[in-house]
Amino acid sequence: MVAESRPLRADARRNRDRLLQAARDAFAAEGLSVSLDEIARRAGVGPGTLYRHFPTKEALFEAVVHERLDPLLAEARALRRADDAGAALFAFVERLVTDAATKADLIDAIASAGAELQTTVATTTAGLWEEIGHLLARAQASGAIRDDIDIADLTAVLSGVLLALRHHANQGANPHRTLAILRDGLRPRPATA
Amino acid sequence: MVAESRPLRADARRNRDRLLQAARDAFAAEGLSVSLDEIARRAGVGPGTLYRHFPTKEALFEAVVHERLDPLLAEARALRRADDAGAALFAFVERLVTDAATKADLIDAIASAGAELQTTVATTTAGLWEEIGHLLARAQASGAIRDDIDIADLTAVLSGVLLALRHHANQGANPHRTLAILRDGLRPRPATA
Amino acid sequence: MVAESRPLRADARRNRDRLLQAARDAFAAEGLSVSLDEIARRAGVGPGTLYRHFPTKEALFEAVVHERLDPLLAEARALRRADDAGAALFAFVERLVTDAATKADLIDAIASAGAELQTTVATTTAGLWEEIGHLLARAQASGAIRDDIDIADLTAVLSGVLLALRHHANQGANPHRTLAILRDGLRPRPATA
Amino acid sequence: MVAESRPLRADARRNRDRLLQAARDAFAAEGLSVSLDEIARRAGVGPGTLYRHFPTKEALFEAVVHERLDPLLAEARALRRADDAGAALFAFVERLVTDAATKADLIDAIASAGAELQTTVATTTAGLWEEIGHLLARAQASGAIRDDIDIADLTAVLSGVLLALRHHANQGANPHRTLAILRDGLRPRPATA
DNA sequence: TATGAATGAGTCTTCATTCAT
DNA sequence: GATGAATGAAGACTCATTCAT
Repeated sequence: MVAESRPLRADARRNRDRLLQAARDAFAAEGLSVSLDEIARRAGVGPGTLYRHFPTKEALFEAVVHERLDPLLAEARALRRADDAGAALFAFVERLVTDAATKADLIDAIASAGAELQTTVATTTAGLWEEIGHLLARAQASGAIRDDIDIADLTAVLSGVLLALRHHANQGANPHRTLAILRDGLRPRPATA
Repeated sequence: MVAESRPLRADARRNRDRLLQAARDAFAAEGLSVSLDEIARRAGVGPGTLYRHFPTKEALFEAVVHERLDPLLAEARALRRADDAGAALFAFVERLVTDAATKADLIDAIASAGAELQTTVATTTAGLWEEIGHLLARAQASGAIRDDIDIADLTAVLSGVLLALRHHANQGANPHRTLAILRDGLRPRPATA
Repeated sequence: MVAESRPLRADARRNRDRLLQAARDAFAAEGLSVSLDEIARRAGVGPGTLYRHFPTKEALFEAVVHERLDPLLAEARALRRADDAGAALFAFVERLVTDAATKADLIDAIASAGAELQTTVATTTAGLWEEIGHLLARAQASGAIRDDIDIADLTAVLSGVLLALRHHANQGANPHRTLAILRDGLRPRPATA
Repeated sequence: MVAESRPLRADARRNRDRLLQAARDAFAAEGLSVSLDEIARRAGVGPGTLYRHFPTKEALFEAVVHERLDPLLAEARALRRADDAGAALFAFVERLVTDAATKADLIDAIASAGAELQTTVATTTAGLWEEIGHLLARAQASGAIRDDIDIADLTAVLSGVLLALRHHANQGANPHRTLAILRDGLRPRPATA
């Protein structure tokens, strides 16, 4: 999926990158409904070339998703061994939120993505949630995070917040304040509450 | 918008309801991309009938949105005069969350709704956010809600949580626990934290 | 076709007239492409009523054509017995031209009318041309009109001029001057020319 | 308009020509109401191919009109410098009439063209009428054409005659005789008349 | 291998005609 | 008789995918 059988000729590599870039922008801007012709046009190649690199629309979308998710996945894995489990979880959450605010792109396509193309994309995101699950478990074990929630709950709020930031960023929501709500909500509840 | 100029013939009323029902289900399941022909088919009528009741895809979508939002809007308005402002806000949030979990439908279409249709739908949702803004302001004034967030932030988390519940409900997320995160995150921070 | 089996109830008669009027206006303004629903709406009746009076779109169009052509046909017949055959022809031509300029309506629909509905309408207009043929023959016999043309030629120029006036009336063409060209062109050629 | 930016691939050129041909025939036979699918079918291509070459029905119609009008326009321009102004006008009129009789096609669509498409087509024909206006002015100045008519009048009769010939050609009208009527009608009236 | 033309199923919408009230 | 709702076959246009050059 990631490793190509051959190193690809230089021009082929360049076309592939251009296509990926164009697709990323286009999906981010218009959603899954952009036409492949449009993406090819933006990338400056013919539709046939697009097809050669990505045999279906879904394949292209998946490649874009991977490009976004793989680094995040690596980062989450690295944090598995962090000393302060609570800090690790918050760091990763912060990373996600920052990403969503900055790269502002198809995070939503990932999180929502109509019942259309799912299947493979779902598999991909599942891996991410799994990593987050690890971080959560460790953070809970260390007492940094409330005990009465599980991975499904965290996943829910988290993906929700990401989606929300994507949609509301330009409407005045401040990622850091939004994050603060999430952070405080995740803390263990004071005994007296 | 609710009151029709004339009471509609019995059969027309029935078809309109069927169409609305079919559209609600279809939009919820496949997103805005379902074809009108498909919706008509599911409703057991011809495409022409759909057209007679809703002359545009957007008109149909809007009708569905209204059906969902209007009751919520009314409820929010009623809460404006509640004695306990903090409780009022939480009550409404709970209402929204419950709705999203139960009726499990196009809440997401509302919150996300690709850059595609919008306009009128946007206007409709704007009204809802405005009401929530009122509730938030009063709750903050009463000291029940932290002061360092504004309506944009609340809107962001809230719509995020709704979206999330919609997508993750069948994956084990528990609305009440998710809600708990949000509730605790919104509380004023303890002086010592 | 003209005689109705029964005298029609008063309201039915009124609806029929309204429909005819609305159809005339609509055809004149938009051509054959106006929808029957639109015509019914303009006439202030339901489409079902339109259908009761005119079982097909073609039937409606035909009725409109008749209403226009029948009086002209009668006039042409009356002129058959005129003393001055040349004057009779010119008078009728003038009548046609004036009509086209004044009533400015579906003359063109009649004359052009894409290959669509024809058949019956053609039969109707044929009668008119036949009458004109009589007038031409008599006028030629009397020496008032050049001999080297036949009814087909006259029909051609005449219908052409009608169409033209319809289209160019509001663009500055003066019916009387246009008519003058036709009139002079029809005269016998001076021996010396 | 005639020169393409690039020479078009052989197969594309062939399809484009076939489409134009099919469209010309279809418009001539059925008028603007032929369906694009039908035209594509007749040309032996899919509707998508038609769309690639002519993105709108209007675009296709326009292309057809141009193909017919451009040569005529060129001819008219060439005649501007003719020595005998009267002869030049008659020559052009003859050319038009011959065209209408021989190529027997969408001249009428041009001249009549329901209130439907227009805009661009109108602009195109306007150019033709303008040229004819020049020829008329010069012919009148030279005394070959009666003074009491203007371009609007000529345009009217002329387009009318063209339309008429198109419709009546197969009904026995002889273009040359029809032309004779027009020619004699345009001559200056003898002083004694 | 890249290109861009061709394909054809599918989308939304329209409307003549039929039929329940 | 009138009404207006329902029908369903098109129509114009789009686009993912395939294929000739």
